[in-house]
Amino acid sequence: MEYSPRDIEKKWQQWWEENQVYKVSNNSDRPKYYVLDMFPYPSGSGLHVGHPLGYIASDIYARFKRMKGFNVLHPMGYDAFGLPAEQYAIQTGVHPAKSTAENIARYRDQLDKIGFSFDWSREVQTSDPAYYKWTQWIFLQLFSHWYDQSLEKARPVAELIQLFEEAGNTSVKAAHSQEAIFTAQEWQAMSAKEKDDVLMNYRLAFRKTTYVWWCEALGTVLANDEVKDGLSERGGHPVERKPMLQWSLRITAYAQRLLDDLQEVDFSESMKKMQSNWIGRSEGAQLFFDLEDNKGQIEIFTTRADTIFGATFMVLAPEHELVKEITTAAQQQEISDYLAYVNTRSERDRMSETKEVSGAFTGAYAINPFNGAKIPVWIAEYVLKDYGTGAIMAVPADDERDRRFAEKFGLEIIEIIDKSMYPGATIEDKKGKMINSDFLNGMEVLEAIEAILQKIESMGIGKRQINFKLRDAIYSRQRYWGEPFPVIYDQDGVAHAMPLEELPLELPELDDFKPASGGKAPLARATDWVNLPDGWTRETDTMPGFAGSSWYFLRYMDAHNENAFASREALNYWQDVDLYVGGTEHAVGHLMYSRFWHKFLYDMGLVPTKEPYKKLLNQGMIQGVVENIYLLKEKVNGRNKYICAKLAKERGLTDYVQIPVLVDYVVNYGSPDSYLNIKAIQQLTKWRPEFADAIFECSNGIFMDGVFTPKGNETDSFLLTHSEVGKMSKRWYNVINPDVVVEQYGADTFRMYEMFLGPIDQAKPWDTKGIDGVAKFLRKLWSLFFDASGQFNVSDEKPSKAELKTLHTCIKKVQDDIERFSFNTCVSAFMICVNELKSQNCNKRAILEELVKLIGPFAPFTGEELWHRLGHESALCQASAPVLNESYLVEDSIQYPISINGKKRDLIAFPADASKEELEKMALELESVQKWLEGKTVRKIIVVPKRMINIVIG
RNA sequence: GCGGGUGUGGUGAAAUUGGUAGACACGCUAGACUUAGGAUCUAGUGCCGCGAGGCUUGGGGGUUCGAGUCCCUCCACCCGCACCA
Repeated sequence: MEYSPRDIEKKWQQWWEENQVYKVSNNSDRPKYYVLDMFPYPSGSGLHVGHPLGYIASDIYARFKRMKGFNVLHPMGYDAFGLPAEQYAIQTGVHPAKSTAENIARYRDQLDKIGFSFDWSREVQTSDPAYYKWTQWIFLQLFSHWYDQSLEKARPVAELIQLFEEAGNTSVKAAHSQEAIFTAQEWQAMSAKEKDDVLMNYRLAFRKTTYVWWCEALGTVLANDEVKDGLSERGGHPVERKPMLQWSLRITAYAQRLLDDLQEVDFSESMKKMQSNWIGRSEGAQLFFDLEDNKGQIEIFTTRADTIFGATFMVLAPEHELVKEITTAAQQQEISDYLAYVNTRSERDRMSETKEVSGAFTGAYAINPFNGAKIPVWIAEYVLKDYGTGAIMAVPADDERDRRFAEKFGLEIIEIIDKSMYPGATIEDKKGKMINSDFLNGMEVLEAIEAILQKIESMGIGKRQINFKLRDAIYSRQRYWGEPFPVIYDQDGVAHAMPLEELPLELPELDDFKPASGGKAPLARATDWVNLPDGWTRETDTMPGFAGSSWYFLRYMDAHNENAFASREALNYWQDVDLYVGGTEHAVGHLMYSRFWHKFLYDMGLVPTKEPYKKLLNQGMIQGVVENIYLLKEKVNGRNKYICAKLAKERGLTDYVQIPVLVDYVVNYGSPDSYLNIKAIQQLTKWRPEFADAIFECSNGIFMDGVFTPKGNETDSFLLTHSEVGKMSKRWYNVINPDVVVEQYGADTFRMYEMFLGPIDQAKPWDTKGIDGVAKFLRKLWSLFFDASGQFNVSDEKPSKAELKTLHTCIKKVQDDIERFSFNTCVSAFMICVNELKSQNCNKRAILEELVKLIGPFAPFTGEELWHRLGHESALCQASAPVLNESYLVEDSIQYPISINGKKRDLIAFPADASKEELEKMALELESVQKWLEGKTVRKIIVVPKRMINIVIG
């Protein structure tokens, strides 16, 4: 029988499904292992070859672990709520539920073809009411809890009310945004509405007017991590800062724990760094400066309180509340002009021009609490409303930005740190001796920081404070396709949790998905749904994309439970995710939110572990290639003319056009003399009509003139290009669909090839060129089992030592490499093994059976076929067929290189079991060695068993 | 600017703790077979040199009998953050 992937894939896919081979039980004597993929958002364009990379790796690992005797949970589902489906709905009128269902069906079909061993009985979809019932449920738990900083855990709001009733809020150490303090009596005297307002400042899910990112084009607010470079992450639309009444999650309550517990998890260093930078902890002091004439106080945060004697001015963020109050009549005009200017500037402008300084003087003065100096108060863009208190003391002598500002506006600069003894030291180094600083003079910086902090605290003008960059997560979206808030408002606008037994609160049907007017969500249109008896109303915003994905890994443990998000038994059995595979793009979004939710659930005693993921493996992106071709300024007969990189360089052109192509169409890809194959140009004109009538000129003549008739002698070469690696996306027309590859080569070849491409965590451009090598390998493997006439033919003969050595070298290498997630080297090991067995003409069952077990996780379809041919009833990658635990290498002798002073002289075989001493002795006795050593003195001999022998002379 | 990472043939890449650099595969060259195909097989393939031999892991320096691997320094590229007080 010929190797025909198409037939065997269909057959085994069906068989696996019928026999529920990969269904996993929550009851097992075997140790548990949980392998999780980041579930996909089912987009309209389907999977491209980049998506399965991580899935293949995790599938290999899951299959391998099963064969090593683990009870492996390996589920899959869909992050099904989200913007694209809704945007599509707005354009086409197709209900998001419908398009999402279609996309999911397509994804499922694609996934099945690649042969994953998912337990589909546990599938989750975040848009399924049976699922989002529990998303809503967790939200309500967040709503009804607050964070007690003295116990370092979340507690029910009912207990907080009790504390307030007993002693007001002064003794409560909580994560909060409550400014006013009150006594027990004052609390009692508050109206229900007032009490509710206070409690909102403590709840972990709370509703408050805050400055948020508003995206006009998407008609919704966005969270910090959904904004990149002043543009929305989805769609790349401009965003602006706007105060709006929004739901938020108090993730800041968990900032310290999210930071500390990073030490417990096995994430890459860069991933941990990204998270800790995002959390952005800094130690410093909160300090109050009195304003002149008792006009109040300015609160600032500083990490460098020691520099206070150099504080020659203060700067408030333009949005700071005090600005209006303190601006003097004389400065009124200047300030409002400046505010108007700030208003015209987008977030992008603000970020792109960080070197430019601008600002305006309020006319007010603050008093330096230490020396009574009058300090002018300015406002400036470079101080951010969001960070710290939105106000700083400016120390131009020791801060780059403050210095620029002082220089521009002619403000005083007082040197306060003598760094002369530390040449090259920067401000961050915190080195130098204090000068011009009163009682701090002569101290080292670090000493001074401590001294002034003590002074500040004893004077009662401030205190030590830890500040975090992390902001609370904006949780409202003015969109339709998301989880409705299980919240209702009374006539006074007080938010009430819906009774838990009424969950899920389902999304109402709608046929117009456009945002309603005035920043209102589409749900506002569903008046029947929104308006409740007695003037009560529902929340019309929906939850953001990260809501459903923040806990989905828990649902897989007990996906059909109707009474809890997962049963206690299931949670206790599966505990946490042992291996989580996904891209780095979720470093500060999903991974932070889910860690936060998990910690909250842990505080409630609902999950057994502090952290959701033990180990995180980041797969690199598979990219497309973007080539640059150079556009000539002047047109030729009204047509665009493009020239190759070489010509462009000669003529000094820099004006290039980026075009997407596939690596396959680039000849000599990666080298400086790469050029485009004509096929690529033909593809190009299909994708980009503007190229259709263009003229292309290569360094050796014009190659295309409207029609594809290359001039000159070249047959298939085209433009010299200068390539960059870019993302694979529909927009760039460089997407490769896995179905096409699977159709042509088979799933096993596709899987192995993706692994063979390189280290799993590395980004790489998709390149089909090498896939034939893997296809060839599988045919070779197949041919070990079938004779020339195509008959299945394995022998029961006893394996030879050489055959055993080949096999066991492979077993050892592959098992070690799987455990360190080095899948590309596993594939190489298989190739070596099969090549050797082939040259040994080995068709012995004892060898082949072990080999099939090893290859099974990589090539499950082929593996399964061969496994059954060998006479087994059960599926290959079930726990029933464990791989050999250990390998034993059959070796009689080992070849040792012998060198003199590091220079290799000979290669000689010694017994494999020889000790260091014996090797040394045998080496010296060799005739050739004796000859080289004549008349020389041996200084020492270095013997590295199984590696080399080096004799040092002279 | 700060933080993290990477640099090895024409290409993707291998290389336990420092121990034969370039495994494996693509591509290329030559040949065999052939139903002429993008099939299969064999041999060759880091660079220089006719050769013996010499040179080679981004550049330079160091430690060592021995460095792709460790240390210093410079360069290039990629990723993340970025007026963070």
